[in-house]
Amino acid sequence: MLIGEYKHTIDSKKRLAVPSRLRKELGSKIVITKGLDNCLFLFPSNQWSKLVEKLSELPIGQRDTRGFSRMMLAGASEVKLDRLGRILIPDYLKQYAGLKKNTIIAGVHNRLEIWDEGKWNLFKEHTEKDIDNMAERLGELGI
Amino acid sequence: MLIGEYKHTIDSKKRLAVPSRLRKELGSKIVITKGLDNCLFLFPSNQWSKLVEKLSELPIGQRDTRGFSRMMLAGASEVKLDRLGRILIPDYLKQYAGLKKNTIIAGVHNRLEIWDEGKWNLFKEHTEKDIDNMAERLGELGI
DNA sequence: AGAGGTAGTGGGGAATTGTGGATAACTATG
DNA sequence: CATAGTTATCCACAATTCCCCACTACCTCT
Repeated sequence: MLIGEYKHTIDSKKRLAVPSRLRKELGSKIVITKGLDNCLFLFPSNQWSKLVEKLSELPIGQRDTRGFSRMMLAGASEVKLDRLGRILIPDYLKQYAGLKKNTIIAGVHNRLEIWDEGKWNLFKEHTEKDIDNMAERLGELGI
Repeated sequence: MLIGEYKHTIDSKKRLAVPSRLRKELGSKIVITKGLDNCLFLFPSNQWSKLVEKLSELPIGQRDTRGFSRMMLAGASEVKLDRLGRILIPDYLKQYAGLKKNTIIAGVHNRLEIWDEGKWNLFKEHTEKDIDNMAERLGELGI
C-alpha cells in the first residue's frame, strides 16, 4: 500500500528522487506513464502488466480504442532507479505534466502519482472546496 | 514490450535512427509497412508473421477487410538496421506517412509506429482532450 | 545537545547515442 | 561503356545519458 504525500525537486538533469520509504514496495522495475488530471502515474511492473494485458485484448480495428492504447503505451516508459533511488523523467512526460522544479509525489494505493506542485495545490483547493460543498449538501440532507 | 515516445530526425538520405533502447527487442529482421491513421508500422519479424496469419484468416468476401490486408501486405517491405541502428525508409512509405524531417517513433506493445511530428501532435491533442473517457475506461479495466 | 546515520540535491566525467557528411559499391539508363 | 542516381559502409562531431562521488539537511538515538 503506497500512501503519503512527498515534496521533491527535479534537478537540472530531469532526475527525481523516489521517497525512500516507497522504494522497496515499488520494486526495481517501474513504468511511468500519463495519468489523469495532468499528472504522471508510476506503476510497479506487476500492476503495469495487468494493465497491458487488458489493453492487448482490445480490438485494433476500432479507432478510439486504437487511440486509447496508443496513448497509454506510447505514453509510457520503463524507468529504473539509479543507485540513489532516483528516476529519470522523459522529456515528453515532463512536458505533459507541466513539471518544473518543485513536484509532489503522492501514494495512491497501487501506484504513485507525480504532480507539479502548483497544479497539485490547485487540485487540492478545488477538491477541498468540493468537500465543503458536499458537507453543506449533507447538512441540507440532514446528515 | 515496446513502449515510449521518441523524437528523431530523418536525414537527407532517408535514414531514421531506431531508439537504442528498443533495438534488441526489435531484432535484426524488421518489416515496415503502411499503418493506420497515416503512420507507418514497424514489426519484428515474428510479430509480422503472426499478423500475416491473422490477416489470411479474415473473410475475403468483405471489401473493407480485403482492402485493409491488401494495404498492409502490399505496402510491406523488409528493412535492416545499419551498424548504427538506423533504417532506410522507402520513398513510397515516406510519402504515404507524409514524413518530413522531424518524426516521432512510438512503441505500441508489439510494434513501433512512425509518425510525422505534426500529425502526431494533432493526434495527441485530440486524444488528450478525451482524457476523461480514458478515466472511465481505466475504471472498466480495473485500475 | 551531540553524534551517527539516512535521505535528498547537485555536479563532474566517461560512455553511449543521434546526426551529418564522405567515400565506395551498386543499379539503371541512354 | 559511361554517367547519373541510389544504396551501403565508414568516420567524426555533438549531445545526451549513465555512473560515480560529494555535500548538506534532517532524523534518531543515546
